[in-house]
Amino acid sequence: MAMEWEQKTLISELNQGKELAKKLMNHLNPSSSHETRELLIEKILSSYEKALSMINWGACVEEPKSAINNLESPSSFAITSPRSEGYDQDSKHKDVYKKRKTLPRWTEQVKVCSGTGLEGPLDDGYSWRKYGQKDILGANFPRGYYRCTHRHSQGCLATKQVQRCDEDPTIFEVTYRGRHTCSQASHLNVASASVKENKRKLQPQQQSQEIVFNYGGGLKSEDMETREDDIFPSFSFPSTPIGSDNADNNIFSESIILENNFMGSFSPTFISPATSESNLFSLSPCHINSYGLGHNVQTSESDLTDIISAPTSVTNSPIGNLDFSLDKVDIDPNFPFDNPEFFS
DNA sequence: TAGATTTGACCGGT
DNA sequence: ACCGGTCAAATCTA
Repeated sequence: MAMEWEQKTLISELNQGKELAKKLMNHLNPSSSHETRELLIEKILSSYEKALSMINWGACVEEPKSAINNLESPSSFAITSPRSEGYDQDSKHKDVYKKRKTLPRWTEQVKVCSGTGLEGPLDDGYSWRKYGQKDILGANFPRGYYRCTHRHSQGCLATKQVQRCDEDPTIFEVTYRGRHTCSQASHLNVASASVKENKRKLQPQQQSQEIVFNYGGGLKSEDMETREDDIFPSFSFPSTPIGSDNADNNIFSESIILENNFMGSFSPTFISPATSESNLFSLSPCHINSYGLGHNVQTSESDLTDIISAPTSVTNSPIGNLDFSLDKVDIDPNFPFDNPEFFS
């Protein structure tokens, strides 16, 4: 069975990460070279990235099931704001829109540093199709509505709303709803294609983008109850950095990787206990290292316990933040990786 | 010409 | 009635 194979691979990756971490520990003495340590860190990250991406794909596949489960459980059927999202004319539509109601929602703020001529949020690596725009009461700028390009071909229900901030027009607040269930095999291609696309539209030197990610902060209280279904957006780790073959695009491409890391690679398993006051953090792609991870992660305190400090866990990597001993943690081959509850 | 965007109409919740 | 979200016909674009 494919699932079993994935579990084995996953466990193998995690164990490999563990072994590499042990090695790294042995190299923490001054006599070891910095290069060796960096290499080990790189390998560890790679291992965890692979494992996480596997988990994410699994979670992605699980989504429809868990959404249905939510429907079956009245108590957990406290929805995100119940809006009209379709017609009740036939049951097929009903199901679709009921499901959509249970979709997770999170907000991200994207800051365009010096983007003159930037007329919208930059690509997050997925292909979106705009289906509407609305003037919102009290907002100076209209809100754009996007859905996954593969909605009809693959039934992907992921949508996003893009709202330019009143106070700072260089900041776009992007509210994502639903994870991608489509297999954007062209995900990377799309990303690089969109980079090219933007490059055509924009002046390359102006492609600077700061991402302020707000996972959960944008969730309204009623959304919190759907968090149990709030796994992660689908994501596949690129084996090589996007656009690495194109020096011109490095900054921009890395910002995409960065964002993807946010969107897809964190797991509550590795959530840093660090909490944040604003539950916001910002990164500038200008400070992304060769792993596509930010260095200048800013986190602050918060008393919201279930706010996820995603980038902390990713960017600081589990290595620095592991609050448990690797030696004590053994991965149980019987661990129910296929149980969505674990990831809630 | 196919796919994306625009935009006014429409729908359901409040 | 108002508002946010979505639909879908018209239009644009590569």
